[in-house]
Order: sequence, then structure tokens, then C-alpha cells
Amino acid sequence: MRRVAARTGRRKVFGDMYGTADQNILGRTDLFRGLSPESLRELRRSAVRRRLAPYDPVFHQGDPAETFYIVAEGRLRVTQTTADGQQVIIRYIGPTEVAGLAVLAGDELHPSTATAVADSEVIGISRAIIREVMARHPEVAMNAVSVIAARYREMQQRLRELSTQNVERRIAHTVLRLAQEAGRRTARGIEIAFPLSRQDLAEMTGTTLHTVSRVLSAWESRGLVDSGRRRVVVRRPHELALLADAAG
Amino acid sequence: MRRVAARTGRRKVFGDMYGTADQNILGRTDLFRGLSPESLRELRRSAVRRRLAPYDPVFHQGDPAETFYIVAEGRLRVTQTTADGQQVIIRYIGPTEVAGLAVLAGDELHPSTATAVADSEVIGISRAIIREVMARHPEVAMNAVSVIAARYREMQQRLRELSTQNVERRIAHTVLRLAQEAGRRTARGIEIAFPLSRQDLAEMTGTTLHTVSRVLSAWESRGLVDSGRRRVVVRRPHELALLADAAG
DNA sequence: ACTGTGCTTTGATCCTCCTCAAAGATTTGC
DNA sequence: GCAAATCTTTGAGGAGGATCAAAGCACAGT
Repeated sequence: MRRVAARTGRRKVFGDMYGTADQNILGRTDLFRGLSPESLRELRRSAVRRRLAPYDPVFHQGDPAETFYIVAEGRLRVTQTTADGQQVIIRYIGPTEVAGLAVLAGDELHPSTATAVADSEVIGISRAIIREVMARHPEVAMNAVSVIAARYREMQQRLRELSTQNVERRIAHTVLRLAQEAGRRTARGIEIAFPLSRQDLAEMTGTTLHTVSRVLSAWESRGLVDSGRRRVVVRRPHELALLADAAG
Repeated sequence: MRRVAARTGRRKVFGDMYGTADQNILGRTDLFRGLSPESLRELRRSAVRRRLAPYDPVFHQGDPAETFYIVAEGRLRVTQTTADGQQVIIRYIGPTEVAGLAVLAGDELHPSTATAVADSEVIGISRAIIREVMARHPEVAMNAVSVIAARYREMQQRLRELSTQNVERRIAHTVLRLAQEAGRRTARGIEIAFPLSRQDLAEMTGTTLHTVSRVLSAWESRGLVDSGRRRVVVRRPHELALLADAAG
């Protein structure tokens, strides 16, 4: 069926796409919302900051789930690989978001792999610490419930799309979502602000890079998007949204 | 709507000691694991028991998320309907499991519909109560994290299957999972112990009832399953598992 | 400026699986 | 017990998208 070639990791610098606003990022996360400044400070002391270049791994599928991460800057890609080597992109993760939910749940292993796709900074917090914080601050545990529930809902939506929509609509929805969460306004339209290849879009929508390429080419000739090597700019979000919601 | 005759042999009698039975089932859930007997008793007093016949709705997509449910007996089907009326089955929910996770997360609305598919008994707990219990008992909030995380993982798995596997493998995996979680050992094999139509399987695997019918017919002629009107019996689980894990 | 590597495009062909259609089987309601 | 409703089966045909193949293009490093 859909055969996906293995990626060969190769490091590249994608430039500095992000501002360097680095305040107390922890306090701005959904997970730690409402936590007292003292507790946040304490948390910060036990947290470890890591800098990542594109292609740097954060954790691997199957690793012991010892540490989870808050993204302070940049973007991570979360993937799962099947037994026969096919890859699926679960999600991209941006500033203030959590990577490594399994750690919050106290699971043994990371079910997925997280990799930087841009120069990034993440803040690592150990399982022991977060479990203790949740036990001492129920509001954090309740925040965690909300965070994971939101992911669960997202996943339901994607499942629904994959079950009921044709490839073009799925790609449209996916591109619009990425533009929403990682879009940067430019003269030409909304640019997805991290490198995104045809292969990546294929792994998010359950299709092949060839089909993604054909669809983007068609859109390009209609003036809906402007895309190139690992780059997608949405020129007419509204028209693309119409296409995403059309029957089929 | 049409009703289905009650199944014999699987029913537990609650009768006038059902208060105690409730408490037992609550204590056996992953959500309330570790909660003290007094707290469980308190919880049970504020809980409401509902009996359901097949096709009875528990809550609807879009309803305010006021109450969630623990299934004491029977089985619920959780579905989502798209704008254009297509339905997807998110999950089946059996004894000790939770329906209505949105309530735990404090969301405004139920994102999905839950319906009984067999004679069932559920225990309803209000948002106010559970939120208060989680706030007072962090271990319950942490249990909730684990419960939702487990659902999230399930969803990732289905997404992966839908993205990478052909129809036959997806149906095989789905049937095996259902046999696992709702299987009843019989002389002929493992029977999925609730009514399950071709249409249902199609809505779980992102295909059509026609294709499901053809696949089951093929399996039947190979002796892998034995199926009929809303009934599926797995005769050779091992061979079906091989098929589910084969390439393609 | 040149070269190698990876990314993208496009054509041609094939095949799963969907759609349309209709009949058969099982259950329920009256 | 009969009719109506619901569920299942099967065939024929077609479409969407995968696969195979090859060339074109952009970028990083030298």
C-alpha cells in the first residue's frame, strides 16, 4: 500500500524564524496555569533547558518516559513509526506546548519520537518532579487532564477526516490548521513558519508525497497557495477553507 | 426504535443491594482506583444510576457536558457525526469504563454521542462533583490523566492504522480488538458479545458496509470467522492476527 | 562556480476500494 | 402468519489515488 521511504537525517539550519521573547514560559503554559509564582520558581530550578537544532531528537519511541518537555521556542515534530518502517506524523508542537505526555500519565515508555524541525529551546522536567507537583497541586493535575483531553479531541477530528474525506480535503484541512498554529503573516499570504515538505504533509494526511505534490501544484495554478521546497504559503485562506469544507 | 431482546447469562443482579454494587464498580474503575471507601461511599450517594435499553441515548454530541458516566454493565457506542451527516464510531465502552471524558476536562460540550448497544446500566456523576473530587483528591485527577492518556494512545494507534494499512488489515485489527475487550468464549470461538453490524465495522475502519461484507465473507469461507446478522465470532484468532500483521 | 544530495514535479499504469444496483436473509411489528 | 423494515450479499463498473519511473530543481558545502 502506501510505502514511505525512510528519511535520512541530515542537519540543516533553517534560520532564525522566531523572536527571542523568553519570559517565564512555564507560567504561560496551559499545564502550569494558575500555579503560584513560588511554585513556578521552584519548578524552574529543577527544570533543564535544552537547545536544539533542526533534526535533533528530543526523545525516541520506546525510550523510558523519564522527562517531558515544554517548548520555549521553535517547533518539534512528533512521529510514530510502525513495525514495517512506515512513519506517521502525530503532531507538531510549538511554544508553550507539551511534548511527552506519556510522562504526565506515568507511562513507562514514550510511544512516539519527538524531533526538532527548527532551532528550538525546550525545558525538560522529570517524571518524579511533575508527578510530585501534580500530587501536591491538584490544579496542575486537572490542567493536565484538560491538555490531554484537547489532544484527544484533535485526534478524534483527524480520525474523522481520515475516515470520511478525500485526499484533497484532508490536505486542505491540514494546511489550514498548520497555518493557524504556526502561520506568519507575510505580503504574499500566511506562511507556515517551519520547513514542511511534501513528504511531511503526506505523513500527516495518510497519502503519498506524489499525491501531495499534485494537489499543491493544482492549488498553486489556481492561486490558492504559493509553495516551494519545504515551504508553504497560503495565499487565499478563505478559498482554501471553502475547498476544505466542500463535499467529497 | 427497535429494541433488542435482553441477553441472558451475562447479567448481574443488583436488586436492592445495588448501592453496594455501585460502590464496588466505582472502586474497580481506573478513575477511582485508590480512593478510600468513605470517599467512594460519598461519591456513590451523589451518583445517579440509569438503566438503558439498546438504542437509548446517554448524551448527544453538542449537549452541555454536565454529567459523565461509568458503565456498570452492558455496552455503549460513542460516535461523532460530521457536518454532512457521516458517522464515525470513536469507540465502544464497557463495564468499569468512562463515557463523557469531556466532563472530566471541564469542557463545555460533549464532542460525541453515546448510545447503548445492549441492555446497560450506567452510573452518572455530575461535573461539579467530579471536579470537586479531583481537586480534593489529586490521585483521582492523576488517574484521570492516565485514563485519558490511554484513550489518546488508542487513538494514535487507529490513526496509524488508517494511514498505513489496507482495508482488510484494518478490519482484522478492529475485530481482534473488539474480541479482546468484549469477547465471550463459546464452543465456536470468541464471540463479540454485543450486536455489531457491517455498517458498524465500516464506521470503525473508514470503509463501507459493502467492503466489510465482502471481507467477512472471504474470511468466513476460509474458516477464520463465523458471522451473521449483527454478529461476529472469531474462530481462529491466531490466523486472523497473522493476517492483521501481514504486509499491506 | 561546481557538485552532490535531497526535494519536487509530472507522466503512465495499475489496482483497491467505492458507488450503484438489486436480490436475498433475518427480524420485528401488527 | 404476513408484511414491513432492516441487514447482508454479490455483481458490474468506475474513480481516486498508489506505484513505478524519470527528470528537473534548489540548496549546502567545497
